[in-house]
Formats: sequence, structure tokens, C-alpha cells
Amino acid sequence: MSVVLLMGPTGAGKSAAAVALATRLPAEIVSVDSALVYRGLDIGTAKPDAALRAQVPHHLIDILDPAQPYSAGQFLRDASAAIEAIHARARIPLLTGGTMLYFHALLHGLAELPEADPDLRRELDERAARGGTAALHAELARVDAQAAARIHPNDPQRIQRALEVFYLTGQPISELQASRQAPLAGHDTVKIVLSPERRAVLHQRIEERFLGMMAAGFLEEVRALRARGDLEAQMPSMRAVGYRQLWAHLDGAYGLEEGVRRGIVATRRLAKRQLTWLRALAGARWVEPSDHGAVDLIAGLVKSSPSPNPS
RNA sequence: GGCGUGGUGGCAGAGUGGUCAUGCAGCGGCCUGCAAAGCCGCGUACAGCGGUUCGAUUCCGCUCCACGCCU
Repeated sequence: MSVVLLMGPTGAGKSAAAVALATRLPAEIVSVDSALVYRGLDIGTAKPDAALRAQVPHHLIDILDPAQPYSAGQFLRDASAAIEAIHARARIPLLTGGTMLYFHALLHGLAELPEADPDLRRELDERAARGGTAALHAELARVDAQAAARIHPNDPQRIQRALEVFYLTGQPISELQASRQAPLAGHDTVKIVLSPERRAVLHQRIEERFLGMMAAGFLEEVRALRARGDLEAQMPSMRAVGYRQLWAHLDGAYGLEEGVRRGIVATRRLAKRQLTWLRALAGARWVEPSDHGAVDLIAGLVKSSPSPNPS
């Protein structure tokens, strides 16, 4: 059974290409996106609208309330279930998105580690605030020297995770991480990267798109999210690009113009990080989005995908 | 035409006769349950040409450019 991976930086035009592809192939779209999972984050995430979603089945969109955290592990379970269901219908799963950790997890697997523990994280956060990140890193070095060596002393997120896993399991994360199994291991995969060759082109698309979102009511969307009263700036959903900056603007941190500017900058940086993953990815076919035959080209690649990809 | 002030990396903006400003932007990279996150790394800039000096972005002269004032 084959699976198609349609990847690319934000703003490259993946969503539109996926829909176009799905209308000419027996395919269903599985979103690989950490922000599209949230209900109510529509404009700022460039979420495919209802009309598009009526046209082609989309999975893993709007599955969560913005107050809830999501995770790569949960994504793996959700995506695996979706892929299986689509295959059961004798259709092709078209995994589309830009959350590269999720693609990576699909391709290489995740070790069996415990889920995040909110209480423990809160406690570690407090200790980091009091004693500093360096102290926690030193603590990690005592219980798991190998992990400490790999994690930079300034990286609070990973230090916290390593400590969390250790306290939850009593075992060093560096040992637990040694084994993992890739969910896509048994499938043929067609990997496609949709991205402009020239960075300047991508930057321009990003800016135009962000401005378009503003014109479409992005600020009002964020305002409405804030008005719920139960969302906070630290939540994963509100840390999404654009939401974070507009939220800070509404907090009075800076003017609207500055918020927009920062939102665009954050989007460019996101694209840059995505491209770093993408460049390191083996066996992908790169496609220029502005080429008129781009969708046909991809459709052709999918149809003629004879090469069972062992990785 | 005269006088004055100023020309610092993509932008902003300090500064010094002999390591490094800095900030923003940009670029490269890392990545195993917060990932649209978190983190690491990267710039012989001192308008040009001469001169003084062991050494000039810093001192002197000329040229060019910008701004202001004057005729």
C-alpha cells in the first residue's frame, strides 16, 4: 500500500496542490500540521475552507480545542489510524503539511516514551525559573550524562523533557530512545517537496499571504480567541506563528503594524526551519510550485511510483 | 560660489590610534510526545584617494555625496 507525502515550507501552496491532486486521484488528504488540528484557528493557519473540504475528505483538521495540547505521539496514532482507514477504502492517503517533526516521526518512528505530564512540567518550570536552566541541565547530567551531552544547556524544552522521562520511568531517555519503529515502514512512499527554488519568491508569498490574512480578519479571529477567557499565550495553539504576535499586540506589547511585521518575520523563520528538515530529507522529489504542470507532474509521480521505498 | 555639519556592515546605531560594540533583519544548522515550538552558530562595515604614524575606521589634506545656512 502506498502513501504520498506532500511536504513543503509554509506558503508554498501545498493545500491547494493537495486538493487539485485529490480530485484526479482516488486520494484523501491527511493534514500533517500542528496548528490545523485546532478548531477556531482558521484564518491564521490558512485552513482549507468548508467548500474545499466538501470536495475532498480531509483528516486531522479541527480535531482539538485550542486549550488542549497536542503532541507528535498523538499525531502518530491519529495519522496511523487515518492511513489505515483510507487504505481500507482502497484509496491513497495524501499526507500534506509542513510540520516536519510529524513527518519525521512517521518516517522514522518515535521511541516508546511516556506522554507529557502537566504537573511534573509545571514543577520543572518553576524550578527552572528559580534555579535557572543551567541547574536543571546539571541535574540531567547527574542522571543521564549521555542526554546531557547531547542537549545544549540553554535548551529548556529538551532538558525538561529528558528530566520528565527520567522521573516518570526511572530510566534515562537516552536509553529509551534507542529503539523505535517507523509507522510508514511497511508502505511504499512517494515523497514530494513543494517549494520555490528561490527564497525571495517564498518570502514574497509569505508576506502577501500574511497581509491577506489580516485583510480577511485575522486580528478579529485572535480577539475572539482571547475573549474566550480560558486561553493563554503559553498554550501551544496560541504560540503558533501569527497568533502569538497578534496576541502580544492585543496585550499592548507593540502596535498593530509591528505585530504584523513580527508575524511575517516569524513565518519566514518557520519556513527556513522547515527547509532545513527538507534539505536533509532523502529521496524526495522537489517541485516548483509556480510551474503550470506542477500538479500533473506530481500526479504522474504518484501513478508511476513503482519503487517500493524501503526506508 | 562661500560657510557649517555629517558620511560606519541590508537597516538602525555606538565607538576607539593597535581583541570583540550592540540591536534588528538575513543566512547555515540541530531536532524522538509543546515542533507554526525550543535551541546553536555565522558579518576583515568603517564614502574615495593621498598623507602622518611602527600601526589608521579613528589624526591631517583633497575629492565625491547628503543635509543646513549664507551670497
